[in-house]
Amino acid sequence: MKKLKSTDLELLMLEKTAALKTNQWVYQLLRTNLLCGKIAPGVPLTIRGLAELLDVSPMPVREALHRLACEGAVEAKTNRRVIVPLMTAEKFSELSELRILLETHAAEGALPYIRESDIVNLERIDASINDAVQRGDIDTTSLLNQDFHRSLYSANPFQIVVPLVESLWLQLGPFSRIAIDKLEKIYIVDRHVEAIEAIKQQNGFGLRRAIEADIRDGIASIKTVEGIHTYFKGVA
Amino acid sequence: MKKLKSTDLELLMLEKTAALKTNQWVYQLLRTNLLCGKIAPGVPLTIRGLAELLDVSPMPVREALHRLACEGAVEAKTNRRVIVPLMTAEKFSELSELRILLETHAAEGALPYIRESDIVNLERIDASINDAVQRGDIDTTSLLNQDFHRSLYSANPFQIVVPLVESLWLQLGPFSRIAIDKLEKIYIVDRHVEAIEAIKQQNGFGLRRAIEADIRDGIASIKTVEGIHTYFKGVA
DNA sequence: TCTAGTACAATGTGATCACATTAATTCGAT
DNA sequence: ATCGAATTAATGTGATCACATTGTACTAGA
Repeated sequence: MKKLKSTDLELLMLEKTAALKTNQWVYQLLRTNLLCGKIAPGVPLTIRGLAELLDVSPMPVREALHRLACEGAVEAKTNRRVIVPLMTAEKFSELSELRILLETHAAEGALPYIRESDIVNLERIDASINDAVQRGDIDTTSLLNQDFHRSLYSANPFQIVVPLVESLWLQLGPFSRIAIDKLEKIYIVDRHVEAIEAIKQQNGFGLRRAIEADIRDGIASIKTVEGIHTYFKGVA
Repeated sequence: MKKLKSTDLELLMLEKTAALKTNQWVYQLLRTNLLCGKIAPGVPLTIRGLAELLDVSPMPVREALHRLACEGAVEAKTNRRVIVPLMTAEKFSELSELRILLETHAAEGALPYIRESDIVNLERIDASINDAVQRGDIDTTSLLNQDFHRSLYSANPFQIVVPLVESLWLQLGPFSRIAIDKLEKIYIVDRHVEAIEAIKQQNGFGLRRAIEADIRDGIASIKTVEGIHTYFKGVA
């Protein structure tokens, strides 16, 4: 079996605009690829390897990897290897519970601050999501879905929770994506529409319910994926 | 008024053992000082300034500051300044709510995994805390108090929440310390003893109650501190 | 004395190098 | 052929330098 190296990765590239600094570009690129599951667990991520792959100096890569490790997206082993951590059933369960705990809190906390323009924005994002779902564009669907949640919670100007939630998303990594991939084929209910309705009625409890249902739908759909257990640790 | 620079800071030093790598040493040192409130909000933290102060090269400092920024302990402004963020009443309130939300969850999740040796350890830490309180050693009290909570939550081997909680502690920064300073003079109830009792009885609800009370005692005591509002933003 | 413009100093980022540590490979003994 | 030791390659860390950007101080003009 061929040994995997960082330089063998097939990443989806982001264009490096002039406004974006190199370190931000590398970080965003790696982050997006982790969220989309382009980097398999266990593949060693090396500074020099990624630097060569992205054609930048090792310095921005070093910085990005450290930040991603800090956010729990990658794991720095005691030896000199940095890998995408393997998933376990217990970890997945705990991450899901924390998502519900934090995101329902965040949604309710944002509710008093949501203005008409925010609602329009959320509806626009949801329309884009449906668009991407129609096209079967899973990557875009996944990223837009996070945009929806982030936009909602960020309406609260005193919000603290978004960085914590983003860390959970990163740790869940490709699994949200799997969920979304299967979701359209199973569920008809659009929880985002439910959430927007609750917002319009200033119904905090309803909003919590909608967000929780949205997350739980994802969890449930994952369990319906055939051979999902192969994604977890210990099953090669 | 004299302008403040990084090199004017008076930090409490940690000894740099041989086992500890330089970057870890710098990070731990800065982290401890932030938690103990040795670095006032608004003081500009510069890479070169801290490097000179600690007599290391700028590289480990750069790394440590990036990590602390990632954890929300310091804030990288759009211009080139890195500062300890100012506290606001709303931010303090939200941080406290999140502490309760996450830590009660973490405590209950850890309960099934707590063994006899863990209980002994917790009692040992609590004894040390009482010791430090007697001595009036606020720094040690503050750090040991976090040890108590961290040890409790870490009993769960599938625990995800500790890094998130540590981020909250860092953002609360010196305020937990203020709370502890005043706490002994106001409250007699030792919530840690209550928590340990609940653990011994495998009483999940009681444990949640004890943890929540512990946190709320701290919050309440802060509000009794005379002139506490001067610590918040907008009041010089 | 106050303001604006310019020159100077300081800062973060990125690049490159040296070094100690660790992983990977090779070679030899059984 | 297999296992183990020694050699070689690769990696992360720390240090130093160059550069563009930004903050600060000084000076000149009113």
